[in-house]
Amino acid sequence: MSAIDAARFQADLLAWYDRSARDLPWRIPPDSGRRADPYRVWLSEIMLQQTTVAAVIPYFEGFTQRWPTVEALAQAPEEDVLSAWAGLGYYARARNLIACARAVAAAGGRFPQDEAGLRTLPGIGAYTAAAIAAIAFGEGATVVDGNIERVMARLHAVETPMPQAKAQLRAHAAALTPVRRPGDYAQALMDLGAGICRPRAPACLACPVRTHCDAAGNAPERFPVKAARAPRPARHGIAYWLTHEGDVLLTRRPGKGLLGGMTSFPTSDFLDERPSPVLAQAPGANWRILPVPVEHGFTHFSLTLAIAHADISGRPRPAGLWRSQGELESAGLPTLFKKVARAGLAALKEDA
DNA sequence: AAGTCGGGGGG
DNA sequence: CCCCCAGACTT
Repeated sequence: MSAIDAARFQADLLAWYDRSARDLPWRIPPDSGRRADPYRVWLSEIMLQQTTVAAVIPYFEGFTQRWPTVEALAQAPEEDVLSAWAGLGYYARARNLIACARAVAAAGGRFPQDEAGLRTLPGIGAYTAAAIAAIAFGEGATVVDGNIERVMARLHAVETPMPQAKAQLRAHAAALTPVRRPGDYAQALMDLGAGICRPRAPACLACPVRTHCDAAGNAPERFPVKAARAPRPARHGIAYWLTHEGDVLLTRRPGKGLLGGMTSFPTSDFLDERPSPVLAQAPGANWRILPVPVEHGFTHFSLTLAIAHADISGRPRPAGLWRSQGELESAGLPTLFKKVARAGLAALKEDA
């Protein structure tokens, strides 16, 4: 393992960043002398966790327009925030976002300015604490995300497979972290990982730090080395489409676990076996399975969801979250149930 | 250390 | 299809 001249590395990377920084809604232009708003930095970092920049931008714009300050967000009803988050995924982030906003607002509306203080807040882990400390408060924190792990693995041609290599990659990152401009430096590494040191087909010829890199031009895409991934199992379930006088029954899912707290069609559990059509929902109704099942991929399993339809117009209306068909699109449904809504509407329109 | 937790874009 | 993405939290 060859040592890197940290000062030269930082200078090369920051000079490139000064020329080529991405223009992003939550970002202050490099070395502009202005300080980023901690609220906007925090919000962007939570949204960006395991998510692409392109997916986040419209959500970030929507949130900051509707809730311009952490106090405003802290006062918002939880259902409103979850609905605004719908489609972005990893809904525990949204639940923690609310908890964090309320904790910060209760403490006077100011975020802790150091890593350790930030780390105590809900939804802020090692990465996010370091990123906020560096970007919003200028602390020389070592920021390590997936991009930076990849860059470090290539700079040092680390042969240790992930995830065992994580500690080693963090140590490399720490050795290179500057005291000056730590926020720009961290964002420069992320821009480098997103645009140059990409997972596939890295652009070594365009890389501002290729002279420091053990892997440049030498099969860099081999790093970081990863263990084989387990196959994704298939699961199955039923979504219940119950109609009454033209309205459709929705529900709110339990606050924890998969799609926790989100608005949903009533469903069966999601099981390994295709469920026998036990239609416990509204017993006695004339249930039938609509022809087109919904397919949806989660991180660790793929789901096939059959849609069961029944109409109970003229009978008593069960308690629940009833919505007209026209309201389904704006009901704050996560993507899985937006797929159900579209498939159900199409199938029922076919019938009519 | 391993499992849970969304969704979309690109090869 | 598989991969990855500005990861955190639970067990």
